[in-house]
Amino acid sequence: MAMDQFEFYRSSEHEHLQQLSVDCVIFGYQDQKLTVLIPKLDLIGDVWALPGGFIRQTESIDEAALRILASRTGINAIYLEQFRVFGETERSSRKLLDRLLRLNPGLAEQVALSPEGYEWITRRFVSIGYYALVDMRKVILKKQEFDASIDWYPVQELPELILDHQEMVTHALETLRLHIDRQLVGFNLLPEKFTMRELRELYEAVFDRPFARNNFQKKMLDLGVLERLEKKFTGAANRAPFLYRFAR
Amino acid sequence: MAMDQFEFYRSSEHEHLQQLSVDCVIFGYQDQKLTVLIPKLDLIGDVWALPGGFIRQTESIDEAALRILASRTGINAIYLEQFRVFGETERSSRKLLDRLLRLNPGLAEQVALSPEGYEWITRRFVSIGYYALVDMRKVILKKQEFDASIDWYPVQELPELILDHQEMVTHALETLRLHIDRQLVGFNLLPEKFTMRELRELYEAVFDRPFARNNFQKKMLDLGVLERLEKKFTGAANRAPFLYRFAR
DNA sequence: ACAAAAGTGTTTGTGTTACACCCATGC
DNA sequence: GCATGGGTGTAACACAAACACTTTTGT
Repeated sequence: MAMDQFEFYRSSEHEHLQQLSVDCVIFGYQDQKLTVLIPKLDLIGDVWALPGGFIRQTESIDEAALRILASRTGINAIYLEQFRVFGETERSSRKLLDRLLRLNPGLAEQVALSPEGYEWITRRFVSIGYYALVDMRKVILKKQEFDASIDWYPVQELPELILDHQEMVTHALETLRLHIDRQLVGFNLLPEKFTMRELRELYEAVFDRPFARNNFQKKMLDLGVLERLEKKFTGAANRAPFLYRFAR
Repeated sequence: MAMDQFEFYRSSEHEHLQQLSVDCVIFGYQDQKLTVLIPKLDLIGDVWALPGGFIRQTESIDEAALRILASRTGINAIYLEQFRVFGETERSSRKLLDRLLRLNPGLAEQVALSPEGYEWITRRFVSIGYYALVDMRKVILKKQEFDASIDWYPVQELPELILDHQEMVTHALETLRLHIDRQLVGFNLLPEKFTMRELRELYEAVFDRPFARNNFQKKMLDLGVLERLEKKFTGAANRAPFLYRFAR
């Protein structure tokens, strides 16, 4: 988020809402692990921050979140939902920016940071938290202008995030756990066709606990939203599992 | 909310966050009905709006919501929780204000509305929705400067609200229904001591459906948070019910 | 004694958990 | 045949709904 503010400052000051931002917790799933997409800033100081940005005067907050998501992942149609607003008075990037300016001489010139820009950027910000579920295989990661890298991190092994971003991830995960059963939203994390085992392992990753194989299958099938397809022959020395798809 | 914006404009422009507001759905309970506190503006045009306001630079969003709540009800310690952000691009009071200025000649002078103030006030606003649960008996209703009245309306019989405030009430009620069981938050709507019947009737009002008397009692007592007190003798020709209190 | 409403117990059904068993597959 | 993992069935249990009955209170 912090560096996106630079980007913003260079655009028209009134193109966006002021002191209001959007931060996205983008969940992926791979190798039986729930992951979060986190860019690292191209600066000395090891700064990791959730993908975030500002809200244009001409777009709704949902559209802003979608745009931010698409700008990093190339994906547009996706499961995306707000989960909480973070509005403590101390939510400001002033300390962070001061540290970065100290560690990175020439940074102010590099980003054309004027005194007004400094004031603008270091004000208190209220941030709307969104979380998204994406199929990692469909994502084309795009570094933004100030990104050194952008990578998936297991949700239990995140780097040290700025401000209250760690708290945002925790809240997003809580909300995901509450909502995943309601509409079976988890399928957004999986490829179109998947086995029951893959679905179960996803749940185990999300809830960080095991589920009984047979009971899980019964529960999922009883929901009546899964469509059984052909079998998947992997060449392994065991019975071939069915593939499933979510029925609309 | 609309007239609070006037109030704001007359104060320092930078005392509050811009284009960001808080709107409160304040629930009460009386005569077996769930009610919502709604002020009516002292203007020609029949304008009802949820109690709302702005966020001072020096207070958190939660504190802002508490302040707004206290300013109308005199209550400070209360159950209060954000439930959703409303951020469509059309969220602006321009049409509403234009209509009010047409219907109320002299209004602009009355509120000292300058052209800059008009611009400021009719911009798009993002609003954070909070809902509160209060014991109506402890509330001392306070009209604000531009209130013609402030009253409790049954949630099913609300007057026509401005902008998307009706949608806010609907969302708040949904969230209340989801949360009332989690922590038994409903007790905020009742007096300190209450009978099982009163608790049940509250639930029936919130969910707009009947609950079986015996099963409801069993479920509530099994939660282990109710403390049974003395009996309540009403003088009615029937067995006296126990009074209960929520145990910390 | 009676009506009204509170309190409590019993049965039924449903869903969850735990355990067991059979089936398909490739070596 | 056998190891491996998938599919299904059943008993035990907990929870919720439906039904029934008893107790208290004032007239």
